[in-house]
Amino acid sequence: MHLYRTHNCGEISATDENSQVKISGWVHRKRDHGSLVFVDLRDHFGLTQCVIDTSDSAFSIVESLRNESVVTITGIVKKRSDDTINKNLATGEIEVAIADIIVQSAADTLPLQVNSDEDAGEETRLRYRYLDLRRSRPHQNIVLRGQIIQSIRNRMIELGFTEFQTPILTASSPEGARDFLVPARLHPGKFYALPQAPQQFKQLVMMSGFDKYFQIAPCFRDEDSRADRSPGEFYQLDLEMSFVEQADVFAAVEPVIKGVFEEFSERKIDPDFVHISYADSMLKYGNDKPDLRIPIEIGDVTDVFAGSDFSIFAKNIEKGAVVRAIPGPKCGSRAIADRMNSWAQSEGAPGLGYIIFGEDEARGPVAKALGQEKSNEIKTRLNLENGDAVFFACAAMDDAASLAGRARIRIGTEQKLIDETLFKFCWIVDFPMFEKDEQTGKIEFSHNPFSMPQGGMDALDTQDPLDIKAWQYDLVCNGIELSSGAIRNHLPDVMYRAFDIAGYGPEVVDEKFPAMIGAFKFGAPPHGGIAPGIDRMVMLIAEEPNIREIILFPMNGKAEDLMMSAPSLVDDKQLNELHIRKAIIQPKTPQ
RNA sequence: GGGGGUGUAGCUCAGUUGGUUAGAGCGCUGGCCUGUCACGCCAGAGGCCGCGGGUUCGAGUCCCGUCACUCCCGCCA
Repeated sequence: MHLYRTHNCGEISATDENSQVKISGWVHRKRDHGSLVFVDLRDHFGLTQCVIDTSDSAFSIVESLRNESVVTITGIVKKRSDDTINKNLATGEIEVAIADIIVQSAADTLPLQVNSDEDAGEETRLRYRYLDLRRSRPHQNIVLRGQIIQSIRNRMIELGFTEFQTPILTASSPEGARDFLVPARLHPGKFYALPQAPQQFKQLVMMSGFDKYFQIAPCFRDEDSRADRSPGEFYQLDLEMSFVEQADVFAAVEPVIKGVFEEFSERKIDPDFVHISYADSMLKYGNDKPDLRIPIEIGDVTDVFAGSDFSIFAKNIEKGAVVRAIPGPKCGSRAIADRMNSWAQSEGAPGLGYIIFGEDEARGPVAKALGQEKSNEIKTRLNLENGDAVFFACAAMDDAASLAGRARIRIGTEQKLIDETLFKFCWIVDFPMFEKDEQTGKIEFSHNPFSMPQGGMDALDTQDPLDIKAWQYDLVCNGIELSSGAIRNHLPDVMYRAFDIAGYGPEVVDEKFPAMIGAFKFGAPPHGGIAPGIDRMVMLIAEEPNIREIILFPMNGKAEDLMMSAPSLVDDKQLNELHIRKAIIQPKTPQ
């Protein structure tokens, strides 16, 4: 007989009746009846009830076991009597009568309860992640993640993509996120960087003559975390294709994403991946990652307020402000309007104007100043009905759009307008190629310096840089940015010119991007791609609100691994080898 | 870097207008119990109320500071 097991804890059934089995696992729970003890033994596969009474010599061992101890049990499979069958358990028709038990590893008193559905605090869960992961939901989430990645891999290979591995130690690149740096022992004073994404590598794969690239790629960015953004590292389904236009990339990616969501989620999936221009999205939804489950569209009503008797807005408009109107379906009550107003103030806005549409008139201070006629014009333009309200954000364009967007989400959430059983995808297209830094006034790449400008060289030469759009797109699902991609530039002249507009001379391009610019000069295929975030996909499918729930060993919000105690101090010897000396500025705690 | 929330037993949490000895469930220790499956019953141990300062006759509770965790803004081409 095998040293540890003949069966796992999820597979013994009534057909095994009277046979001798050996199973190993963790003591999930004990029910001690004095002269009779039940032990639920758990492993990765399931739960099996084992039973022993005082007539057996192993009884005292079983009685003294603490939860989560690891044991090996040998015994005979017994069919349970009809009145003791547990229908909630796959193995509920049988139990194992314990003949022998070996304690493989005894457990101390636990810092968190594995057999409970109740979450412990984050800090405890992360420090003892190996215990947390024994619990059903975290365990299932990680299994799901593995299955999703396998499905993605199969689908990509099916579509003719080849999987590549790109370097983890590479060169730091300007722009973008903060790099993680790795000192180069053999080159004093020089550093490798961990890749923020395999962006240049995947383009170079295309220039190396491979046609379709993909990778489940680790990406490293030294930026602060969020609920949907893990600190430090995350994974992308990175892909790139040669000789394609935007529509070809969409056509390749849509079925993969749709297929994976359909395969692993019970939720409905809207099959229509609508295309929304960046400009439209900013106007109608107030951001570039709209949650289309919220049935509210923002409108511009600057012209209605311009020169009106509502002087606060009218004066701001003269100074260049715009007014965005956010419909509030069935929000026509003073209480809701006041609540929205104080919410806006808590968000740092001066307030949120509103009009309430009653049975026969438009009410509220704004309506009073604006007059019934103009109020009704807004009502008509935004398709509002009696009992609805409309809220106003008046500010400089970007600020007004942002506040209106947040108000739209607030209304959608508060009024329970979001269908939680639905996934709604959309493509955001036509991103601007450049944008102006508000502080410095400098023109910068708005997304990715390697994107192809719409109109190519001609656009760069003839258009206002801020008017130029790029073949740049995002895939958004339920208000979460899943993916970013672009048709890339493959022409050296366009690269030099684009960087020139952003204030970088040709020498900068040659020095910082020698591989790219070099490859462009030796025959580069037109190409494009995209990189959906694996973690966010799993998060959506697992219906978890926090990205840590679907990461095996996540770091906390301050980018610390509490389980491994990373980051940590290192020996001076290590530092010396790396030609590194610490120069800590104002240490918070003396070390 | 900035703002909000939280911090009480090993874990999850309650704790009134400031008032005597800070509670519950789970877990832990001991006892009873032969058909439970979140077993039940009895008893017990376990607390720098995050930390420091202040107000007060008296602080878990009020004030100031600080630390930790968390959410958000900034940041994330």
